[in-house]
Amino acid sequence: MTTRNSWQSIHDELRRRIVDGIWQPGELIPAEEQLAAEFQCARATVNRALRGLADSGLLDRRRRVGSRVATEPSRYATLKIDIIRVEVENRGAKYRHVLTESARATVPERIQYRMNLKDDIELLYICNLHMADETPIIYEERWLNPVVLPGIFDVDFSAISVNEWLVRNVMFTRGDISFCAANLTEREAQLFAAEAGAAAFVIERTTWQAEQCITSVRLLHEPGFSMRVELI
Amino acid sequence: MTTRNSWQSIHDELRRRIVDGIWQPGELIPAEEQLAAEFQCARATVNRALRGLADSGLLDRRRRVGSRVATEPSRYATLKIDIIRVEVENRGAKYRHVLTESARATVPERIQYRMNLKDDIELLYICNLHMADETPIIYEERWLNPVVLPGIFDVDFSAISVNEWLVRNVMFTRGDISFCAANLTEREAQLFAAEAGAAAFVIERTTWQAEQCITSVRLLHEPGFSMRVELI
DNA sequence: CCGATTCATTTGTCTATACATAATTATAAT
DNA sequence: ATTATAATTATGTATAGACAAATGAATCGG
Repeated sequence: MTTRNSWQSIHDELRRRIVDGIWQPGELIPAEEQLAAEFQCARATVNRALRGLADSGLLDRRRRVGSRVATEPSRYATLKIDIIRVEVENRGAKYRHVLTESARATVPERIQYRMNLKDDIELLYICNLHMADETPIIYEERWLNPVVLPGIFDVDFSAISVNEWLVRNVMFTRGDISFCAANLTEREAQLFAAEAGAAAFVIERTTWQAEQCITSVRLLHEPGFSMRVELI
Repeated sequence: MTTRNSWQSIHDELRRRIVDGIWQPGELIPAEEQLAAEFQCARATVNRALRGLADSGLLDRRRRVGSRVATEPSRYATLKIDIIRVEVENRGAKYRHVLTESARATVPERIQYRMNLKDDIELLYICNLHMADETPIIYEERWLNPVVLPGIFDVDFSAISVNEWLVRNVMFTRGDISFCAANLTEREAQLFAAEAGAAAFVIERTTWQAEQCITSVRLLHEPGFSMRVELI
């Protein structure tokens, strides 16, 4: 008898029973009370373990009903959004970025809609080319809202990357990411020394502070780039 | 004084203090005891709230030291991997899939490497075209390992989609996903009634049970497709 | 037979207390 | 001065007991 009645060990044991098929999908597992009796621990401890399993999508729990093994287990992939510099340095390459554009500009309609801007205010438009070991890997096109970012026009973004400055200076309350693919334009292709029309992986990210949009960015990755994520 | 001493409300209030900059990045916030006194609740309740904030990357917590506001808050995007049918039906469209290929075959070297297969065993190779309201949205190319999936050769995959069958019949212990972009081949373009060379969003997923690979799949999305995820 | 009401059951959460664990700080030993 | 040891302290977790909330099942009225 191990008698390690920790919520971790209970979590692992119950998880084992599910993945080994001892408890089939759709099946109702014993109630918290019963499990607490089996593992000789308090109900709260079992609750902690079951909550973990429910969080990872292995169980569906309902009051008065019980916990059943998920029939359609949702799988979640959690991707960590790092600063590009950190990402590059983590894989042992030398990071450098080049500021290719920096200007006040009125936004195109598509961006205005995405950022939910009412007036025709001027935003800061910034483009950067990010490089790993002098090879261009990401072309960044970004719109910044000076209303939420006072003093943004005075920052020297050739020294610090915009993303890094933002992460250190403002905290966003919500945001969304889109992933898609795009054919490189003639001009974009030149940046990567690639063929026009080549398929490139694109991330579009928009972040908000309360109801105000902070920034919207389009990250165009080098053709052939692949983003890998571990599944839980 | 609100006196709503639920872990949720405490979580939200503390989160507010962080995003509003009342507690600056790097700053040590009051200890659990003190917060419990402030909110007039048990320490366990504060602990629950703080744990949530730490999980979402807003706090760094260390024993004997305390909880400090994260200086480089990692942003995590959690994406839910649904069965394609569910995804389609959730956005109110009619789902249908067509089995375009189903054969025993030896794997190409690239796939053999990815699935970590030692011998030249025959796998089941299956291709499906998934449609929403009769419009092709995803072309699925899949390799299945009969060693881990006994009886796989006898399943009628025109009735049930492979993904759905898998999700209901085997549980995987780990997996990985890659996102990338690809130019459509002539043949692929025909499936989507698109131009050859158009950029398409691609998801490649490989799943494992212990050390054995269950399946590896390539999901080629229609040109123009965009996958949207809420940021935490 | 149908709808409204009550009851019972299971999970969700809170409390107070206790001890475990990690890690810094203070103290003692060499 | 340096190293080993002990004290301190904040978080991590376990427990028993209590009540809240959700909801399936039983009951009752018509």
